[in-house]
Order: sequence, then C-alpha cells, then structure tokens
Amino acid sequence: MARGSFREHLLRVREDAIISSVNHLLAEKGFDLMTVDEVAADVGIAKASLYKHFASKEALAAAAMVRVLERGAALLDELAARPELTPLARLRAVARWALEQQLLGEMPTLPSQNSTLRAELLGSKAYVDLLMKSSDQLGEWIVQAQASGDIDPTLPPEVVLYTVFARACDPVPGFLKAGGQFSDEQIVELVLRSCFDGLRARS
Amino acid sequence: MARGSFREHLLRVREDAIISSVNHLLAEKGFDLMTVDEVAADVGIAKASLYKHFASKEALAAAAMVRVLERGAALLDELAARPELTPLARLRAVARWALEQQLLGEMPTLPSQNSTLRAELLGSKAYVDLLMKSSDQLGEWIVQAQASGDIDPTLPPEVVLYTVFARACDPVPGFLKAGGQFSDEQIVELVLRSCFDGLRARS
DNA sequence: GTCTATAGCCAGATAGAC
DNA sequence: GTCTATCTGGCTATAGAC
Repeated sequence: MARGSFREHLLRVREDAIISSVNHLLAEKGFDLMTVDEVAADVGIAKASLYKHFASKEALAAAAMVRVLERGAALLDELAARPELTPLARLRAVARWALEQQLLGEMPTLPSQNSTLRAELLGSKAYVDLLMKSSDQLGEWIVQAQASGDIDPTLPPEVVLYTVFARACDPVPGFLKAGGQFSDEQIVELVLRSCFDGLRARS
Repeated sequence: MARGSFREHLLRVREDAIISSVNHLLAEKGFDLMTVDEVAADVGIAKASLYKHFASKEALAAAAMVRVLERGAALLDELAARPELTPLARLRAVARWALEQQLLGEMPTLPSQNSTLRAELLGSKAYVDLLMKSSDQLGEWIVQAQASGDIDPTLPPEVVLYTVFARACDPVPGFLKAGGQFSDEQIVELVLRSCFDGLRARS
C-alpha cells in the first residue's frame, strides 16, 4: 500500500469515528441539543480539529445521515438478493431494521423544521441520491406487494412508503422501553404488528 | 363584576393570547427553535413582560402543553357522553383529532430529549394529572374494545394507547401534505386507515 | 492536522425607570 | 405590568502557534 493511500486510510478511519460519535449523539439528543464541543470531547480531539474535517455542524449531521442511508441501502441490496422473500417480507424487514436501529441508539433524529439543516441535506448529492434510490426500490416492492394482494391496494403507495420510513422516528418504541416491561425484541415485534396488521382485530 | 375579577379577566385573556402564540410557534418550529423574542413579537409585547407572566421558556411551553391536554380532555368528555359510539369509534375519534390538530398547526411538538423541559412538565401537577386522567379514560376504552373484539386483543393495551397518542407527532401527514396531492381530509383518512387497519390487506 | 485561546453572536433572563 | 437596555452564558466558528 502506498504511503499516500495509507494516510488516506487513517483519515477515513478518523472521519468514521467522528461520524459514529455524531450518529450516537444525534440519536441521543437530536441536532439542536447536540453541541460540537460534545462531539469533539466524545471523539477525543479538539474542536478546531473537527472543523478541519467538516465545515460546519450541519455538515457533520449530513455526514451521519448519509452513512445511515448507506447502511439502509446496503440492507435493501441484501434483501433484493434474496428471491425467497416476498415484497411484503422485504418491507417488513426494512421497518424492522429502522426500529432496531432506533432502539440501539443508532438512528439519528433530525428536526425536520431546521431550515439550515434541510438546505445542507438537500444540497448533498450523496444524500439526495441515496434517498431517491431507496425510495425507488421500496416503491417497487410496495407496488408488487399491492399487486399480489399482500399490501392494501387501496392505500396510495406514498402512504405505505412514508409509513415505513416513519418507523425510524416512531416514539412508541421509546415509550414502551421506558415502561420497562418488554424486551427490545418484543417491542420491535409489537410495533411491527401494530403497523402492518393495524390496531383493529383481524377476523 | 368586581374590579378585581375584571382585572383578572384581562390578565387571563392576555395569558391566553400568549399561550396561543406559543402553541402555534411550538407547532411550527418546535421548542428548541422557538425563541422567546419571537413569542414576544408575536403577542405584541416586550420580552420582559412575558417573564412577568411565565418564569421561563420551559414554563411557556408547559402552559401550552397543558392547554392542549385540556382540549383533549374536553374531547374525551364529549365522546364519553355519546353512548351510541363504540369504544373503537371513540379511539378513532381521538386519533383523528390529533391528526387534525397537527395539520392545522395547532399541535405543539416537544423534543422528548430535552431534560429541562421534561422536568418542567413532570413538575406541573396540571400536566401530569391531565395526562393520567386522559390515559385512564383511553385505557378503559381500549380494554372494552378488546373485549368486544374490535381491537386486537393480543396487543398489550399500552401499545394501543401509545400508538393513538403518537398520531399527535406522526410525520406522515406532513410528508403527504408536502406532496400536495391530497387534501387535509384525505390525509387524515388515509393515516387513520393505515393506523387502525394496518398496511396489510384485509381479506 | 492538532492544539489553545478567543472572537462573534445569539438567546434566555433581568434591572430599573415609568 | 409594561417598557428599553443590558447582562450573562453558551455555542459556532476561527486565528495562529506548533
């Protein structure tokens, strides 16, 4: 390995550590309450050094979001490569992953109202591309699941798509975890059931 | 009416105007992005005057939350007084109300992670009492709806309760509204259906 | 690229006159 | 109780030495 690429490797490892810290802090406190000082302390470097890697707090958050989307996209690829799974099973697996990540404290939560942050995200080609690619893949499965009669065909596909996405910031798992009477696995199972099967009894 | 009570009336009217502003700003921007200066400007008084009515920004938010809970409790009372409604219909009406309030920009959203705010809310007897009273009423209807076979009896009642509560901060209505191809009424209907009937098709 | 130190700003809260 | 003016602290971001 050439010296240059070795240094690049070290750089990427460090930036990955930064993004991991940001990811956890975003999941724990959200964007507004997360401070750059905390990130620096968590990574173990000086704040000024952070700004050599990322231009702003928004850029930090955007990087964390891109990494989450990359991991989500990787999951979609895995699921797409398993022909034994029905489209419905794939959608369920995606929702399950979002819930699991959230319970593990690995799902960053962003305030959708912060306009500077929105601008940064929408200005990031990596973010927008990943989001579109994932939406397209999910949309395909949704249409297929509706055609086969597994997903309610009278629901507009967007409703199904957003409902799956929304599991990433569903407050119900947090409430149930705070209650303390269910394991994480049980919580995931219960929320998945309430989402896909609904609150109403099935005859 | 005595002069004292007239002054008290004026005071309450003013405080109600303050709480209305806070309510809208909380719904629009959330707690962290809402500034006390904005509240003062919106009400049309000086910031220092605000602090004569409420001791802190957290107290402002708590007052807004209490008023929302009061309105919710009033709805519960109305629903309880209509014997023709099934428990399921009542639960649906509550979820519908939460969605409608949210689409109208009347549902304040709080960051559940902000500890100073949590402390203020949990320290407010009015807030805690209303929350408990409402939860009890809803819990009663849930148990009844499960007994009659309308709500899935295999779901723990807490899951149903939290799922209904969560409609107040569901991001799906906002996404659908941003999409621009559904009316508010259609959005409420679609989200209600996905919540109660689930994404999966019903045979 | 890393650090210490600090600039600059903004928001929550208060002082004090009226 | 209302106002103007100000204090205070914390946060983002940067300067400049090494």
